[in-house]
Order: sequence, then structure tokens, then C-alpha cells
Amino acid sequence: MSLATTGVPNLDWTDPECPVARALDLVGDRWSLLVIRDAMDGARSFTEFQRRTGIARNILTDRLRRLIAHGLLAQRAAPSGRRREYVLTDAGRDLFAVVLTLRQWGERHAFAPGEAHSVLVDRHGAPVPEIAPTGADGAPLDTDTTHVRKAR
Amino acid sequence: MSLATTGVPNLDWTDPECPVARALDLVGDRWSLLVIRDAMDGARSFTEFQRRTGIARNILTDRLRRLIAHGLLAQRAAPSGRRREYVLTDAGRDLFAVVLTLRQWGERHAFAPGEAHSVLVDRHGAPVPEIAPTGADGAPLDTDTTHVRKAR
DNA sequence: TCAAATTGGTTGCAATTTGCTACTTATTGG
DNA sequence: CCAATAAGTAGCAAATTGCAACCAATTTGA
Repeated sequence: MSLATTGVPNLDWTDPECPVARALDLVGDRWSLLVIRDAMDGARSFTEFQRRTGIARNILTDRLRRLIAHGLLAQRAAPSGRRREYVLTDAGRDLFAVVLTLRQWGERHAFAPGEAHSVLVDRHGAPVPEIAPTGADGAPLDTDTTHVRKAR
Repeated sequence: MSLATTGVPNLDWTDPECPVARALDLVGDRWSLLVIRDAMDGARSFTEFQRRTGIARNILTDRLRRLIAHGLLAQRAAPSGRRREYVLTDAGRDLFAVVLTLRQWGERHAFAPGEAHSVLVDRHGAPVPEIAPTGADGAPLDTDTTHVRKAR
């Protein structure tokens, strides 16, 4: 894998002109988004990621390197002490909306009614409101009211 | 794989109480979300999914069955003729926000500046605005201003 | 201080998943 | 009726993942 001069990875895209496909080429495997989730939730060390995700250690090694190579994670010196730690880059932090919509979809469709699950809350402890895609005019958008316009 | 009486699949969750992890257990593989993307964009037949995604045929067979088993796709008789077609269920259509945020992240971070890509537009041809997670008070939310509250 | 535990890996091998290339069995369409 | 298309299946090779053991540096605690 190599980086183009633009910072955008230069790999064999599954579907080069589709942003969804490109995003999935970067984080659409079994583990990457869980690593990102845990980084968002404060994980910083190899051991901590391993403990939280349960991922195999050699695969975690690979994923952390991939995420660094793709610019979603970075390694920097830990504030206290000499060891290095993994931190999200701006691009990594920007996956917040993706992880949030996945979470909200999971809450709606992957739990039995009344079944307990963790909740994302803001600084005041209030649950984060559900995201509802809307158009410029404020009307709710969905599959039926939108379509893809091909790149030119 | 079996379905619980609630309609929620009953599998070995990677992390049972995390909605993000559960969502990824359902659609977090290499291909499922691309199949969903194409279904949202009008694909209905096996051949059409195969052509658009480029996925191996045996894997596509498996993914379509998984998505049906998990309640994201359904098969129904095609309006014209005898053949059956694949259509999104409500749960499948509800992945709209997930696919949209993935798309928007991809547009921001997986393309070189100025590089061409497809765009999602509404009925009037206007590009869909970017999603920005906000709290109940309207303040923008991100990784730094939210945290996960464990299930009780 | 010095041994034990922890961190951050690596290595080798087995099991699982994926992809490729046929082959098959309905339907259509002309 | 014949050929093309749709929707898979089957078999096997290649790639990915997981497991368990091993290893070198820190860090910690008695």
C-alpha cells in the first residue's frame, strides 16, 4: 500500500467512483470500525484494543497498521511516560456520524424490544437524538426520495 | 442461524450489548452494505446485484440469504411475470442513514481534492446536505462531547 | 534491586472464508 | 423449437482469520 501525494490511499478500489464503496474499502471489514469505536471511547493501547474487541492479536496488529496507513489512526508519544499510543486522526474522528448511525440502526433493529443495551449520551447525560437525513428544504430523505447521480 | 420470536436474529454476537457491534455482525462484512446500496439504487435481481458489485456468485448467494434471514431483504413475486425479486424490508431501508454517512465520509476522505465521484441527489436534483450529529439543544456532537453509558 | 508482570508485538499452523471456473436447471424471447 | 438469460451449485485453490506459543523491552512492586 502506498499513499498518493494527496493523502488518499492508492489501492485497488472495489468501485472507484462510489464513495460508499471507497469508504468500505477502508473500514468495511469485520474489525476496523470496532477498533474505531473503541478509540472513540478512549482506548489507546494495543492491549486495550485487544481486550475490548477480542480480536486476534496478529489481526489487530494488521488492522492498526492499516488504519494508520490510511490516515484514520496515528501513533504519538503518550503524555505520561515513554510508550507510544494510538489516537484518532481528524479523518478517524470524522467517522463519528457513521458509528452513530450504525449504533442507532442497531438499537432499532438488532435488539429485542426491551432488551438492554448501552446508550450514547452527551455531556449532560442526555441520550443523543436520532439522526434523520433531511434535504435542503427540511423534508426527510430516504431511499425513495433520493438517487445517485453518476460522476462525470 | 435461527430467528428469535422477536424477529431479532439469535447468533453469537461479537459484543452483545453494543448496538454498533450488533449492527456490524449483521452488515459489517465486505459485501453486505454494497448489496444494500445497490438495492437502494434499484437493483432487484441476482444478476443485477452480481453485475453491480462484482461479488463472486456463490458469495452473493450466501449474502442474499443472510440478509433475508436477518430481515433486511425479502423476496417477493416480481410485478411483471413469474420470477421473484429481492426488495428491501423496512429494516433494510432504514440503513439509509448508515449508507449516507458512509458516502459522505467517503466523499470527504477517500477522494483526492477535485477527483470525480458520484453524488446523492434529491428529487429536484439538489445534492443531499451533509449530516451533522447534534444534541437535543442543537449543539454539534462528536467523539469528545459524548460517551457510552453501559447497559444496566 | 531484581524478579515478576505487562506491553506490544511475531511466528507457525489450522480452520474458515473468499474467489474462480465450470456445470446445471428453469425461463424467456423470437 | 432454439438460443440466450437468470439463478443458482459444485469443486477446488487462494487468501484471510484465529489460536497458541514465543520473545524482547518496559514497568511495577516487594
